[in-house]
Amino acid sequence: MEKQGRRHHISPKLFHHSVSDCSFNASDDGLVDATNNTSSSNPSIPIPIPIPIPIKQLFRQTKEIKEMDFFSDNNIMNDDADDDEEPRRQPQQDCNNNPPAVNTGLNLLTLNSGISSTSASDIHQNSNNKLMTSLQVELERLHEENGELKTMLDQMTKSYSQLQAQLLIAMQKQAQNRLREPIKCEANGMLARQFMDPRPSAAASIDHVRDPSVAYSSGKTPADHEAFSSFGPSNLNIEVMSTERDQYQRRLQTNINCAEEALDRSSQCLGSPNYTSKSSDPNLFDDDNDEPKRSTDQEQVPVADQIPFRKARVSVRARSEAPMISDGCQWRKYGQKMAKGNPCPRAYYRCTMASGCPVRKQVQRLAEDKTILITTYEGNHSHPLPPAATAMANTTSAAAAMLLSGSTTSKEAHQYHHHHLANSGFFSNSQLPFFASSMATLSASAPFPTITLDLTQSPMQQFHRIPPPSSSTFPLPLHGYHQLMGGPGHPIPGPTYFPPNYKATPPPAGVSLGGQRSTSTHASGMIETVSAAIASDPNFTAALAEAISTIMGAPRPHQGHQGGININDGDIANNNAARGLVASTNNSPPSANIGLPPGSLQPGSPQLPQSCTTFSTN
DNA sequence: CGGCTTTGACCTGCGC
DNA sequence: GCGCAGGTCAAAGCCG
Repeated sequence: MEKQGRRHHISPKLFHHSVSDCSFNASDDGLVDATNNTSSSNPSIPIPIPIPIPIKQLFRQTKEIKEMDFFSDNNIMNDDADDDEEPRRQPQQDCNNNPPAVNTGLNLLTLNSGISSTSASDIHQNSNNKLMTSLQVELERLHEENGELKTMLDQMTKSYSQLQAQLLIAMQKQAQNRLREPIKCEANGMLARQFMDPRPSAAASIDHVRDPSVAYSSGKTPADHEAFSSFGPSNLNIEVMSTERDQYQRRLQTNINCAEEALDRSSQCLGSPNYTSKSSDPNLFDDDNDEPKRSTDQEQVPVADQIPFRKARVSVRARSEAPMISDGCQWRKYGQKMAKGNPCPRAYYRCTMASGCPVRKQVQRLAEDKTILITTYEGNHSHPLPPAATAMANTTSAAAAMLLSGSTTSKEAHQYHHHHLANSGFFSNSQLPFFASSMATLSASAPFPTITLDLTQSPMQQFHRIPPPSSSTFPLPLHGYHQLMGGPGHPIPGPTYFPPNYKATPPPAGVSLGGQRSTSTHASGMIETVSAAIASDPNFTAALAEAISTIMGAPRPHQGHQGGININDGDIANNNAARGLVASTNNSPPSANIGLPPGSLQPGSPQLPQSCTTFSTN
C-alpha cells in the first residue's frame, strides 16, 4: 500500500508529463499505448523512497519521458522489474545521445507510425536496436549505481546505529559511575528523588522513577536542589536503584532500540499515577502504566517503563480568531474553567480520534492579548494520525523532546532526542540546509515542564523578544517548528538567528535551575559543563547546544550562532500548523529512517511512530 | 439518537 | 486545617 502510494506519489508526475508530452508531440496511437503501458506497469513497481531524487534527475526524467514513451515497448520488454528506475535512466540515454536523439525521436515517431504501416526500414530498426542496447546498458549501469547508493545508505544507517549504541553505552557507563556517588551520599538510602518529591505518599520512597517535573516545580529547598542536581544529566532518564542500573544497562546494551522505545513509551506515559497530580482519569493512563512503579515490578518492567514519567507540555502561542487552532486532530471539550488572572476561560479538550487516546489540550486566550491563542498539548496520541495532525504532533513532539532533553540535560535524552526526532521525520530532511525553529521557552516554574512555542511574533520581534517576566524561561532552539508552521515553502533559508540582546529571565528564587545544577557535587563532564554554563550564563541554549555537540561527538549545526535561537516566521498563520511539513536540521543523522516503525508517519514520508507523533512526556 | 458542549460539582495538590 | 486554584467528571442540554 504505502509503496504503491509512494509510487503513485512520485510517478504520476512523470507519467503525467509523459502523457502530455507524447500527446503533444504526436497523437500517434502507438505513443499513447506506450504511455499507457508504462503507467500500468508502474503501480507494481516498488520504489525505494528514502533516496531523494535529485532535481537534475527529475529534469532528466521529464526530459526523457518523451523518448521513454518512444521506447516504451522495448523498455517494457526489457525491463519490467525496474519501473522506478526506468524514467530516470532513459533520460540519461537521451542525455548521452541527445543530439542524435532528436533525430532518433523523429525516427521513432516515424517508426511507430511506420510499424502500423509496415514501412519501417531495416536501417531504422538496426539503429533502434543499437539504441536500445545502449539504453539497456545504461539502465543496468544506473541500476548498479542505485544499488550502490542503497548499500551506502544502509551502511550509513548501520554505522549510525552502531555509533549511537556505542554512545549510549558509554554514556550509560558514565551515568552509572555518577550515580554511585549520589546514592552513597544518601545515608538513609533514599533516592534523591525522595527528597525532592513533595508527595507524602510512601510510594515516593519506592518509586524508582524520577519525577523531574516535581523537582522543577517544587525543588525549592537546598535539599531539593541537591537532590535534583544529583539527577544530573548523566542520570539520564533512568533513576533506578543501583542494583537495577546494571540490569538496565544490560538491557540498554542489548537493545539500543529500547532506548528509543523508551522515549516513545515514556512519551506516551503522561505520568505515573503517583506522580501526576491527578490519577482519577482512567483514560489518561489506560494505555500506560496503571500502577506506580514499585521495586518488585521494576525488574519486570521493560526498560521503557523505567524511564521516568515526566509530564511535559508543549504550549503553542498563535494568533487566531478561531476558538481553537486546527491541528488536524479531533477534540472533544470536556471542561472549562476560569483561570485566575485571566478573564478568558480555559477550555479543556480531549483527543477523540481514538478511544482512550490520552492526549489532551488546553486552550486559552492570552489575557493581555486576546487575539493570541495559547494551546497547551499534553500527552501522546495512541493512534495513527492524519498528516495534518502529524505536523503538529511532530512539532510538539520535537518541542517536548527538546524540552525534556534540555531540562534534564540528559545525555541520553539528547541522544534519544536527536534520534527520535530524526526518526520522526521532523528532522529527517538532512539534505535541507534550513535550520528553522521557533522561539521556544521553557518554563521552570510551571507545575510541569512546559515548552512554549511562540508563533505570534515576527522574526525581528522575536529577535528582541523578552521572555515573560512571570515565567522562568530561557531560549530554546526548536528545529523545524518553523517549517512546520510555515510549510516547506516558507523555510528560513538563512542561518538561524540568535538575539544578541536576548536575555533569558533568570529563574525565580527557589527555582533557579542554574543554582540547582551548579550546586551539584556529582555533576561532571557534560553535566558540569551545562551546569556551569547555566549558572554563569543565562543563555542556556548555548550551553545546551554545546553539550549536545559534545555528546553527539559531531559538530553541532552551527545554527549561525552560538546558542542558536531560531526565529520563526512571524507570518505564520496559526492554522498553518496543521499543514504537514517537513522540518529540517543539520543534525539529522545520515539515516533518518532508522528504526522507523511501519506505522509511523512522516511528512512526505512514512508515518512516524505513534510515540513520535506527539510530544513526549517522560 | 449519537455526539458534542455546557456547567456545576468534585477531587487533588499546594500554600498559608 | 482551611482555602484556593487547577483539573476532571458527569449530568443536562443542544445540535445535526
